[in-house]
Amino acid sequence: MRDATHTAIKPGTIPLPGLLDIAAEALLAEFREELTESGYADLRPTHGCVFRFVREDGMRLTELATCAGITKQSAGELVDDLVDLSYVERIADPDDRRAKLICLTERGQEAQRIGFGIFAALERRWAERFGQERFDQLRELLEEIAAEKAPAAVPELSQAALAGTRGE
Amino acid sequence: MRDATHTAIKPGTIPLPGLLDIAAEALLAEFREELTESGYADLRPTHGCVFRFVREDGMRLTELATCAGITKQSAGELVDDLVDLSYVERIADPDDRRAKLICLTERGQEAQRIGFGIFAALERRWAERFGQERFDQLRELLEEIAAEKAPAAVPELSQAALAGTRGE
DNA sequence: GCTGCCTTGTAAGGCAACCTGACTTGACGA
DNA sequence: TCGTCAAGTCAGGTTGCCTTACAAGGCAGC
Repeated sequence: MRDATHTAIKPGTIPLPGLLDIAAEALLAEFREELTESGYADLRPTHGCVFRFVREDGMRLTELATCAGITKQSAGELVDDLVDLSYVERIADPDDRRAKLICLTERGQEAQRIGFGIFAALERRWAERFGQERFDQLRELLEEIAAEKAPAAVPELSQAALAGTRGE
Repeated sequence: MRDATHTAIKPGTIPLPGLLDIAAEALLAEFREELTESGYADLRPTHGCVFRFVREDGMRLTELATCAGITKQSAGELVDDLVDLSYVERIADPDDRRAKLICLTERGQEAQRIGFGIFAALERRWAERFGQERFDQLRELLEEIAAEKAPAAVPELSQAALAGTRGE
């Protein structure tokens, strides 16, 4: 009935990227909902790029773009948004008059803290629901994959690569 | 040093949706590359919606859109594309003159077979690299999540829900 | 201390992949 | 046979990116 010449995937099996997307979308939907409830309805998912990577002492646009894996222009647009919403501000870089340091405002720091908190709580809930051990293994495997496939997105790795000498 | 009022996530921890995205993108990039090498460079990732869900005996646009979780209009555009590229055709539905059945052409069937084959091979490679058992657990957990969070995208579930009576 | 090149960031415009709203056409029950 | 509802199409908008082109400031070599 079915011509399985080279097929090794069961019909009805969802390709892995699809499964990953479903999980990511479900998580993100719950995250957004809670973020909105916490009073940050004006933040969109893409703004996460900034909150995820910006350091406490500020970060240049170029570095931010590299970490996030997007162009400087795209990163600049996100920052423009967040400046308008008063989550971040551009401060002149004392070391280089071309550059500006992107820093979180008070409001931005609070949003960041709350956002990370929501993610943490969300993961705990999912871990309870689907099994703590399985969930930990999931995260571990995904982190391994990320380290191999997108090192720039992993703070520890990218900082080590960029700064080199920062002896912890 | 760090104000951990409510923070429970280690600083430096990538939020789970980000990790899932990285894995999905990496997989998809490898998939596209191999698909291109196989001579299907004109297929874009979104076209996958159609190949993934369309049944051998054809499927209406509305149902396709529901499975894929997109609007009829978007689905229609994808189908238009694939018709232009001769991967699918619209056949008048004998049961309803408003409707058309979306069917794969010969070329479309071959592309589907090859595409699924590439996914299967890809997963085998990743499983070898990251550990077969861990990988199986990953897939199992993700399937469980998908069944709960996006039942329409799971062929078995969505067909059961829609057709109800289709014995087997 | 000027010249040429390299970086930092911005401006402008384009594109893919979605969406909403407003239809047309045909099905179908009262 | 009429009103309502479902199938699909048309037009236009939004989001989140991208590329190309550029101005302004750093910086090495002469």
